[in-house]
Amino acid sequence: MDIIISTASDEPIYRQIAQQISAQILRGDLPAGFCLPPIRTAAKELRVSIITVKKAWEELAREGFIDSIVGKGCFVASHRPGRLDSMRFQKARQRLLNDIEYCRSLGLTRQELAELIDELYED
Amino acid sequence: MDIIISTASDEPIYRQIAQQISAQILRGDLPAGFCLPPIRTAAKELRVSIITVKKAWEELAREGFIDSIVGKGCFVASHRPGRLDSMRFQKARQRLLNDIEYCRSLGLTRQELAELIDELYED
Amino acid sequence: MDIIISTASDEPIYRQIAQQISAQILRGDLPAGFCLPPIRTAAKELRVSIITVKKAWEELAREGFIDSIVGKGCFVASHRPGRLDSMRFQKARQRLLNDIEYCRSLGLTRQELAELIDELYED
Amino acid sequence: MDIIISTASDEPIYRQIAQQISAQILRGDLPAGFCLPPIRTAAKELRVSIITVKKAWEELAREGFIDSIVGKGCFVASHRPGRLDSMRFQKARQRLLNDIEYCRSLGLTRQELAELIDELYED
DNA sequence: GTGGTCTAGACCACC
DNA sequence: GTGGTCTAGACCACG
Repeated sequence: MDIIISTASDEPIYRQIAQQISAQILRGDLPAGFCLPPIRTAAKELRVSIITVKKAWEELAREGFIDSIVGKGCFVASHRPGRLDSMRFQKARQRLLNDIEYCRSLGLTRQELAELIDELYED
Repeated sequence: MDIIISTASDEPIYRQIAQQISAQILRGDLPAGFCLPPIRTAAKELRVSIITVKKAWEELAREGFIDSIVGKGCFVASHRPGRLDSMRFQKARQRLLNDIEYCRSLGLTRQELAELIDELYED
Repeated sequence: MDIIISTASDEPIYRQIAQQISAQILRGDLPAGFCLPPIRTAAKELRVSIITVKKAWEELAREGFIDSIVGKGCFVASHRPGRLDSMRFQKARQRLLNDIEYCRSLGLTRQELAELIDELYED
Repeated sequence: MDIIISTASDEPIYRQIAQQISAQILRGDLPAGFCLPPIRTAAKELRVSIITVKKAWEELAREGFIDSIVGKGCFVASHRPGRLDSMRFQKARQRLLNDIEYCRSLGLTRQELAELIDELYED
C-alpha cells in the first residue's frame, strides 16, 4: 500500500488510488496473482471511507487490472506477455495528448517543448 | 472569437474559453489593448450562458491577461517585453508537471518519454 | 421512465434499471439527444435511493449509451448508423451464450432447443 | 467428478458444481443409485472448501436429484420413467425464460432470435 | 472473513 | 437546478 493521497489535488481520491495502483501493476511492482488488501483494511490504512476504496477497486476491475472474487479478495490479473508494456505506453499517450496539443496552441516549438520536458523530468 | 467548445470534455466550459483566449494572447494573436466582446455578445456567439462567459473573463482578469474597466469593456493587458514569453513557458510547465510525474511513475525512461512526445507532437 | 423493478430478482436493482434503459435506447424508443430525468427525480419516481439511480446512470455512461454533463443532465448519446443494431445483437448474443451452452450440457438437441425457444417467445 | 470450476465466473462455485452434476444426472451419465463421493473427498479433488461442496450437495438434494443417507453417503435418486426428461426441459425453460424476454425487449423478432440461437448452438 | 448492494445525507463545482 | 464526490452504517451471499 504505497499510496499518497492529496486532498488538495482536483483529481478525486478514488481515482488517485486507482491510478497509483495501476501504475504499480504496470511497472511490475505488483505481480499477477498478488492479493490486494481487503477494502476495509485499505480504507483504515489510507484514512478514507470504505466506499472510496471500493470505487478505486471497481475502476481497477473495470479496466482489467484486478479480478475481484467475492469472499476471497481482489487479485492482480494476469496478462499475456507484452500486454502490460503496451498498456503502459497507451496510458502515457492518453494522458499526454491533450497537454501536447495545449503546448502547441501556446506556440511552443518542438525544440522548446523537448527542452521543457527534459527540465521537468529531472524534477 | 475563434473558440471551440466541447461539452463532452471534462474540462469545464468557462475554463475552455479562458484557456483558449489566454493562449491567443500568449501567441500574440490578440495584441495589448484589444477589446474583448461584451459578455452578452460573446455568450450569444458561443451559445453558452452569460454566467459562463463571466467566469471565463474573471479567470482571465485574475491571471492578469485582461483588464476589466467598468462601463467600457475588457481589454487585453499590456506586459513589459519578454513577460508574455515567460508566462507561456510557465503555463506549459504547470500543465505538464503532473503528467510527466505520472509517466515517470509508469516507469518510462527519459528516452521513451522523449520519443512518445515526438510522436504526439506530429499529431 | 417506463421501468419495472423486481426486488425478487437476483439481478441488482441498478442493473435492472440500466438494462431496461439501454434496451429502450437500442430499440430506438429513446432517440439520441433525449434528456434522461435527473437522478433525484428518477429516484423518487422509482422509489429507490439516489445512489442506486446514479449507479445505473454511471453504467450507461460507461457503456457509451448516455453522456453525462455536469449541471445540465444526462443525454442519450448519438451513434453512427448501424451501430445500435449491431450492439443489439451483440448484447443478445452475450446473454444467450451461456444458456445455450447449458442447454447443450443438458443434452438438448438443436431441434428440441428451437422448439423450446419458440414456445417461450410466445410467452 | 468431471467438473470444471471457474473462479472468474459470476456464478457461485457451489452452484457451478450443483449445475454440472444435475446436468450429468439429467443426461443419464450418472445412473440412479450412483454414490457420490464423500464431501471431504470431493472438496479435496475439486480444490474447494468442504462447506462449498456441502452447499452443492444440499442444493442437489433440495431439487430431488440426490438422496442423502446419514452415515452411508449421497445417492442419485431414482425417478419414474419420463420424469428426468421433463425435468430436463423444465430446467432449460427456467434458464431461458428471462433471456428470451430480454431479447424481446431488445426488439429482436422471432426470426432474428432463431438465427442467433442457431449460430450460437454451433459454437 | 471477503466483496456486493442499498440506504441516507452532506458538500462541491458547474450552468 | 444539475451531476460528482465523500461520508457512515446496514444487510446479504459466498467461502
